[in-house]
Amino acid sequence: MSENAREAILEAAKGAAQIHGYSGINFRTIADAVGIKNASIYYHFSSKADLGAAVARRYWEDTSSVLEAIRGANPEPISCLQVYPTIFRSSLEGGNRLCLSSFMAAEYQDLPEEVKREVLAFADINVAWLAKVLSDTGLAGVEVCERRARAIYTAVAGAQLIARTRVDIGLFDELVQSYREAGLIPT
Amino acid sequence: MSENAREAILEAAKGAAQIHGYSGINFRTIADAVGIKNASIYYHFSSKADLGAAVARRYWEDTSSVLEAIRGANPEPISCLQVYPTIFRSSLEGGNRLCLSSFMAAEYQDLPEEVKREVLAFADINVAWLAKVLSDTGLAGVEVCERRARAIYTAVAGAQLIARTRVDIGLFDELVQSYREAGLIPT
DNA sequence: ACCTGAACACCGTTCAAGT
DNA sequence: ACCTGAACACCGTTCAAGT
Repeated sequence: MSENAREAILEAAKGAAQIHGYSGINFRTIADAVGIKNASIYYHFSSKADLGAAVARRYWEDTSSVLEAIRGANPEPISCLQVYPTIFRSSLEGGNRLCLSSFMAAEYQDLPEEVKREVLAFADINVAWLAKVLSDTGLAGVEVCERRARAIYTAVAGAQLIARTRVDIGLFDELVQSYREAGLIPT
Repeated sequence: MSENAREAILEAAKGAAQIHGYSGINFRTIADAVGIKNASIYYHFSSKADLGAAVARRYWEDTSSVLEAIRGANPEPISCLQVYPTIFRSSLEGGNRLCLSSFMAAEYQDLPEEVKREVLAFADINVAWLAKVLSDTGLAGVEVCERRARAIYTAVAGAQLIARTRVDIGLFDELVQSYREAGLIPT
């Protein structure tokens, strides 16, 4: 149970954060789920900020791996753009969850500094990946790709947020499709 | 102070919600700002949910008025689309605030039912207005305008969220400009 | 009609104490 | 090394009591 407790705490905190955001991470609820007392969490994490930062860090690291895998499996950059929104889509599945870092972006002003850093890291790796993929299409220069990458990331994150309020994955798909039809996401 | 207290509570709650979201509405802090005790708020509002719903309702009502004014001042629908993002932009000004209902959308799952209703109403009046304006351009049919309206609203709301995390209004402007260049927002 | 103090359960955090 | 009970301040809410 030693290294397992830390792991179980992280998992429980991630689940709570995906549904309720950072402020929804409740030490007593997590302790119950793990089978320890809430004070025991402080043996593994020095504070709620520390736990929140660990959750967010692991989240963007996992996303980074997924992005690399997508690129490895899709030599065609256009195919990468086709697949990209599924990352946000899959967050919506299974309990209408929200992409962790997008969610925390809403609470941003109230987040501890160390959590903010990890949230920004998530956005950064997404934009960098998109810019690279766009650049590989050869459709535009690096400068333009950077700008477009930010626009795509922002629009898709917004789609996830809005679709969540309607509890409607179909709405997410429709919004992404509209982005494509409008020309925001190259096809 | 009778009717003024209710008004002062609403104003203070709106300010808190714009910065911290629904969960950031703190009865003791609001009471201090108004100059009463926190228990006194319950004389004017039956619960935090009631106060939150009143704040959100007034917010979308005000937005609805602004939208009507924009249409009244701009006979050209394209001009309306030019002005539209400034609603979200002005929320970012003065303390990096977030459009109230967009913000609450992030906390959506945890909101009381009566607050949820008002948050959805905000999105609805925005989409309806955009669909009407798009339809008036004569560029597409009603069906397509509905879809495009949802896409524009979602993308602009997302831009506000992301720009907020970077404390950078210039980023908001850049994102909106990218949407225009990509063809998402007609120009 | 409008406000208040005192009390409640809930939450992050600390700390001395247990094995 | 890992966990616990008890206590702290903070928050939404209630309620009997004040003017």
